[in-house]
Amino acid sequence: MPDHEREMEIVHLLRAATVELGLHSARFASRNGMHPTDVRALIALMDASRSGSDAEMTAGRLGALLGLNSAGTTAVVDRLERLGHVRRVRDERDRRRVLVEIDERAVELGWAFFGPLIGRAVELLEGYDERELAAIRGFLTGVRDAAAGANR
Amino acid sequence: MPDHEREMEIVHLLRAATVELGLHSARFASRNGMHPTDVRALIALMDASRSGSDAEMTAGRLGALLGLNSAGTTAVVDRLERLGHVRRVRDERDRRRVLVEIDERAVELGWAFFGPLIGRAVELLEGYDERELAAIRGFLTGVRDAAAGANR
DNA sequence: CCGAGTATCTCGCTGAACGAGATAATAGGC
DNA sequence: GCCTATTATCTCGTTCAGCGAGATACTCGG
Repeated sequence: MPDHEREMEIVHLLRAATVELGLHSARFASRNGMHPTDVRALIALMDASRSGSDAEMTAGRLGALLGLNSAGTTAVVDRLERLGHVRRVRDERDRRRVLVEIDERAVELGWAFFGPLIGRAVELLEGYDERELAAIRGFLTGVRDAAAGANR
Repeated sequence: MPDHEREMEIVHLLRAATVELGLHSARFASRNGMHPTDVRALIALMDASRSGSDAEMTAGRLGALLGLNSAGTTAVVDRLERLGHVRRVRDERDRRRVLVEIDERAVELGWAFFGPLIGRAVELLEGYDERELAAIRGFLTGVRDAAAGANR
């Protein structure tokens, strides 16, 4: 069995990076009177509207993404609505559904906090050539898929 | 301002990977009757004993690493002790302190669950040459430090 | 050997998330 | 066009992680 010292170092780096990113999110949460779950919800909403595929997010879909049951989902949306970060809008086509819309100021709040970190990451990436970027992309894609696929 | 589409794609990949890794940990937690915090505690204990620097972990140090106050720390150690994953050992040199030792079977449990994912990551990394590995290492290091340093 | 300091634990409380079930709206069979 | 099954969300009551305050146990310098 070869010794994987170099590879294991990177695996631990990845874990350390995820831990720090998690703590960074937690700082954003507590600094704005939110819970980690609320931040995850905001990020999910921003993702949905950016990737545009299905720009409108229902309460149910949001809850499923966060792994919450319906009661918990209601509570998250309540908290975010109370802080003015989202609005509940009845879907006129299917009036059973409630669309959750993110407020523009919540998006700005997020950018103000996470922007510098994202900017730093982009800056780092600009220092690499095509082949190096492909390696980073390939590794992250592989890890994401391995973690996502291992749920059986 | 250049358009950073390629770089932003990687930033989002990183975030997606961290989300999936977090969900993977959560699966380990709920499958073993633990809370996410308990898993973080076990990982912190394993890290400490692996990096060896200061192999013995006190209750207080563990709580600080997890960002818990003393009451919460006591509760985490209580839960892990009840499950048999850790032992409390009074430090004979300074009898105010309680050393938290991880049980060998908890380590095995962790390896059984996270081993395949780690193995897959190592496998991915084996497909890259020195320069590509350096790029991955450099990017992860930079992101970790940027996230850790941005707490002011 | 006493008082200040340090490490951990106990108690009572708040609030996130859960399970069960209520409410409201839609869709399809007849 | 109505009635039933289905879907989406919300309400109620409970559990339990984590917090603040303070109690307890131990150490160490003067």
